[in-house]
Amino acid sequence: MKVEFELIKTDRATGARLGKVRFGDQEYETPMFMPVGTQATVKTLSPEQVKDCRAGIILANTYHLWQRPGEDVVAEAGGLHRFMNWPGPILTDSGGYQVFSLARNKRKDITEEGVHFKSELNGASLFLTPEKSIAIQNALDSDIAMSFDECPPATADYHYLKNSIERTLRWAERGRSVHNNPHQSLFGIVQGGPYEDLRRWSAERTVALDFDGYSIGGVANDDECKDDMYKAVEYSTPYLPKDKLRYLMGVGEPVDLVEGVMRGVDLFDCVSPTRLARHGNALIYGVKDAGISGYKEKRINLKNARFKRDFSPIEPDCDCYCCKNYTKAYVHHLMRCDETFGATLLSIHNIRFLIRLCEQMREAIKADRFLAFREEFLKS
RNA sequence: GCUGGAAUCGUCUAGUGGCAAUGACAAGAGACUGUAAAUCUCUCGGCUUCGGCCUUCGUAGGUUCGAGUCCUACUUCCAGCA
Repeated sequence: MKVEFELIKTDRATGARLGKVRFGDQEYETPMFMPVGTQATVKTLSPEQVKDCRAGIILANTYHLWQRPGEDVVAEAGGLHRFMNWPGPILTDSGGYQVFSLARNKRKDITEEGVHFKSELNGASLFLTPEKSIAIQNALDSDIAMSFDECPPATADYHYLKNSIERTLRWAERGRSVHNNPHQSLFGIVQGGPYEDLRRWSAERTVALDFDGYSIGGVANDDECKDDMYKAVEYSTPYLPKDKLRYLMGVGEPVDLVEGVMRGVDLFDCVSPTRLARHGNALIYGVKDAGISGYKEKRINLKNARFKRDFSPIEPDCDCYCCKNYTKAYVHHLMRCDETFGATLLSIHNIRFLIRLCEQMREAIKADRFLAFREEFLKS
C-alpha cells in the first residue's frame, strides 16, 4: 500500500511539522525515528522487541539483501515483511549510501551507467544501476523505496557536487521509469552538500520528477560538521512540497533530530542507537553531575568501571524494558562479559530514547511550544 | 634422595650478549550519524622541561664495555628415576 501523508499542523514559531502517515490501515505519527535493520534484522533485537519500542517504519538495505540472500530469495519467501516477520512498514535504502561508504578502499567506480563495486564479502565484481536498485526493491516488496543516488563525501567540492547532482537526477528518472510495484512508494533524494543554490536546484529538479516523498541525503557523512548538516536541511526543505514526507537520511543523534524537526523534517533513521548500544553506550538526557563540575552528559558508556556497583536504572524516567527492569550494574556486567543481552538491552533503550524524543517533539508541536521544547532540550 | 627442565610487567607468553623487554588476554579510556562496525583507536613499570632519566625478567654473587640472556650458589615449581 502506497504511503499516504497528511500534514496535521506546523508549529507556529518554527517549521516543525506534525503529521500522519498511513500504510493501508496502519497509521503512525510524524516526526518519526526509524530504526535500521540493514540485513533484514535490527541487530540483536527481535521484531517484538522493536515493536515494544513503539517503532513504526524500519529500514532495510538493497545492497546487502541483494548480495545475501538475494532479492529472489526474499521474493520467494513472500516479500521482506514475511521473510523477516515484520508486519509494520519497511523502507529500503537504495544502496546509494554504499557507493559512498565502500569508496574508502577504492572499491567502487562511478559511471553514468551505474556503480561498479567490489564485494566486501568475497571480492566479486558487482554492478549496481538505478534500474537494478529499483528492481531489487520492487522484488523485496518494501513499502517505501529510495531512488539510487550518489552520496558524495563531505569533502566533495562544488564542481563535483554539481555533476553528481545532475547524475543523481538522471538516475532518479531512470529508476522511476522502471518502478513497477503498485503498492510501493518511491522517494527522490536531494543532494547538494552545504551549498544553498545546489540544494535548492537539486530539490526543485527532484520535485519536478514528482515522487511520493523526498529525502535529504549526503548530510551524515564523514567529517561533516553539524552546522553544514543543518544548513543542508534548511536549504532543502523550503523547496519540498508541504503535502509530502520529508526524510533526513542517516540522521541521527538526538540533537540532530530536534534540529531537523525544527527545519521541517518528518522522518529520520540512524544506525547510531544500535551501534552505540553494541559498543556499550546508552543515550541519556543531560544529567547534572552534582559531584564535581556540573558536567552534562548526553551519553554514557556502561563499560566504564564507575558503573560496576551502580544499581540504578540508566534513566529512572524511561519507560523502556531495560530501564524498567535492569540496573546499570547489570548492563555493565553483561557488556564486560560480551553477552549479547547487554547489546539487546542497550539497543532497546537507545531506540526507545529516540522514539520517545519524537513523541515529545510531537507533543510540543501540538502545543505550539516547539521552540521552548528545543531550548529545554539543548539546556538539559 | 638422584637426574633433567623451568622461574619475565594482573594472567599466560616471546626473548640465548645491546632490551623498559614480544604477543594475547585482562584492565583503563576514546571514537562511532541512509551499518564492510557486537568494530576500530589509544594507554597499560615510575618520573619527565619529551631530550631523556630512574627502577625492572625468583634471590644473592660473578664474567663482560654491556646480562632477562653466560657462570656459581641458593629458593621454589615441574618431569623422570628411586
